[in-house]
Amino acid sequence: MVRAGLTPERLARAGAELADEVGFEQVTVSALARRFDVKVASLYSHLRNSQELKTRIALLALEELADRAADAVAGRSGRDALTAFADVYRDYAREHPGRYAAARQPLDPETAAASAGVRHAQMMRAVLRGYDLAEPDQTHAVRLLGSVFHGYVSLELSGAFSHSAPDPRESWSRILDALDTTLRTWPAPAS
Amino acid sequence: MVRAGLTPERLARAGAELADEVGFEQVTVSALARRFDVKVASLYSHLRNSQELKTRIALLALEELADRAADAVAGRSGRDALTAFADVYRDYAREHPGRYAAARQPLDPETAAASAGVRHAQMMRAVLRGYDLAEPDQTHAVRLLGSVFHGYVSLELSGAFSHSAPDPRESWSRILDALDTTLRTWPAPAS
DNA sequence: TCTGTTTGCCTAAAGGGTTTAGGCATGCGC
DNA sequence: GCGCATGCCTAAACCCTTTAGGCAAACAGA
Repeated sequence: MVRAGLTPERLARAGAELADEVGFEQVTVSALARRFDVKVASLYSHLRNSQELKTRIALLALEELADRAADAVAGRSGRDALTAFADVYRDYAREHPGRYAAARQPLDPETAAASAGVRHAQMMRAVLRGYDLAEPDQTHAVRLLGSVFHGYVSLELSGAFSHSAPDPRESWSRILDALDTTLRTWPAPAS
Repeated sequence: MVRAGLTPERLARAGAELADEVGFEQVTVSALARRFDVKVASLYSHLRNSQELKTRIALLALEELADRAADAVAGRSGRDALTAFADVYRDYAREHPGRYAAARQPLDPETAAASAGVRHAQMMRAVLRGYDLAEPDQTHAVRLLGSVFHGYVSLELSGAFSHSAPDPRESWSRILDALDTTLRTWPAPAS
């Protein structure tokens, strides 16, 4: 009866790998126990419940994503920063679909406040510094960017663009052009 | 032992109501059986499996959404059509979060091709007719609109904008302004 | 090195969801 | 009124979650 050396951190890492392999929805405490060749109940010494597992995977993914994003925007500004930042999201989602899905998991407010989610918001505002937007327009722009990035990536991942021309990479690039233009010439309210 | 009068259609409708009440993820064949005061196994005469239930709810939601959208864009064009169309999505998602989540359910290609999803795509292109975009820019624009609508609505629904000023309605309106401007002056490729 | 304690993984069991097989009665067609 | 199809049933297998309680391994102190 050799001990398996389980810890919440190792479980979260293994859960993240599992998510990328079989999809975040399919990540279960049972599947994780099988992966460690251990009985299911054993995991409950390290995790309060299956929700905690999912939350830990989400936090891990948010960290990774924030680290990549920080790296990408360092030393860039304007359109350069915008596309580098955007590409981090798209590339991460394509490399790690399970982790990306985990990162979209709704978190309770305290958890969210202590997560790397705040770094994401800060970085998005840092990117927008290159565009000279005053509040509340900056917040509107943050929400626009979040919507486009998340929306595009999740539609692409779910296959919505799979079987139609043109290449999704092309659309992504042209959409970033459009966003850049919009941010440089942010319009006043219409009516 | 009075017969309950189950049909796939009634099950889908009841499933849609259940989804709005408890969330699409929580819609289960068991819960539906309880709602009809019937044993679980009975539902399997009408549904191949629980996936079919989810798919039927998704199809129902796509129909409803397409009907509303068709109604909204009839007789409108340009920014008017754009905002009417966009508001249909946002309002539907807020009124029927479970159904909206169902509508985002990935469908297999044949099912998708036979669904109201095609009407959605057609209507989106109809809205874009007011903006004079040639292919492939029109497709890029379709993808942009889809991304923004879906992204914004799903972020708002998951509470991402809940506890921060300004009012999400205000951002929504300003984002639609920005989209309208972008579509009217769609930029050429940057580099 | 031995001892006591903590810790980690175990067995057992209950509860809920999915799905299939097979049975019986209801209600319709004749 | 009779036969048959259909609709809902019971039963059972399988998987996932979660809790309770047990035993042994690893560790700390003497």
